[in-house]
Amino acid sequence: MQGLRKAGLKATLPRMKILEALQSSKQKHFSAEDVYKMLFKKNEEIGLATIYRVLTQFESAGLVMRHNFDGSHAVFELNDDSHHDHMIDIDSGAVVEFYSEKIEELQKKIAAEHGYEVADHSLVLYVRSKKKKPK
Amino acid sequence: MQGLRKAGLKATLPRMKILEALQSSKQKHFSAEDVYKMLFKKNEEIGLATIYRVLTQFESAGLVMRHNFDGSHAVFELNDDSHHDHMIDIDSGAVVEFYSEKIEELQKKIAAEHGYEVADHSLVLYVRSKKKKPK
DNA sequence: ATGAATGCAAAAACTTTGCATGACG
DNA sequence: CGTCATGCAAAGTTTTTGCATTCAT
Repeated sequence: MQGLRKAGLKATLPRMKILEALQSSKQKHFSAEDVYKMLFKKNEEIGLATIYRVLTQFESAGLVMRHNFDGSHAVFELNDDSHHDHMIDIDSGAVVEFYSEKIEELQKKIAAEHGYEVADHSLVLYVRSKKKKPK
Repeated sequence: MQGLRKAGLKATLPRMKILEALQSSKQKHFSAEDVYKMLFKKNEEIGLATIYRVLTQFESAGLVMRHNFDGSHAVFELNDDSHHDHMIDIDSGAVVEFYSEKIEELQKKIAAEHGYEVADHSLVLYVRSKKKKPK
């Protein structure tokens, strides 16, 4: 509601519902369809096209971040202004967030060595639990 | 040709043409359509569906690696068995490869701290040249 | 000869867009 | 009230798939 105005977006019902859905869910990463279904269950039927449009606007406004973990579909996450990378459990699909100052530094250093500066980066670890599954 | 047999793939004309195209190009990263057009120019018209099928088989066989730099389409690169990550110049689209032992180590360490082991990872730096563009 | 590979066109999955209607400021 | 947002359906992209035909061994 206020976040929307601050972001320069008119406070419409769909936008408020979507933002609230993102904020109130225990989940942190959502595909457009996740959001759609989530709202659908609450009997807030918002067209999928609107979800896409709104999420894209939220992204431009810096309210959410878009990730492409697997290339087949985008996932969105609220932008809490604390940068972090992701670790995805390839068996369960669970997503763990992490942050490493050292890796960030190394990235800058390596880019600099090539005459570049880092504008953005994407780091995803595909991991497997170390605990052996009981046979 | 021999690489194909070793990979357990029948040496068909389309597969040979595609492999050769990948090997003989100065370019290192190709979308399926890049490969299609490349062959088309050489008057080797291979159906796009076949390109996709073959590249996927090559990936399974370990001959190529698939990347999803931007989420909108996949790119393939010959697998030279030397792991590296990528840096993409957001202005020119140029792709630079790099490798950092330290970053690799840190990734393993961080995963381990969460009870995981790294099965794979994807690191892409989106960079911008440090040289100021003359106004 | 025979099982696999190809080509084509159709389908699928995800996302964007055009346009008429409705809502916000 | 004028403008911008929404919904719906249609179109766009990229990738996959079914099926008849052709190819490799």
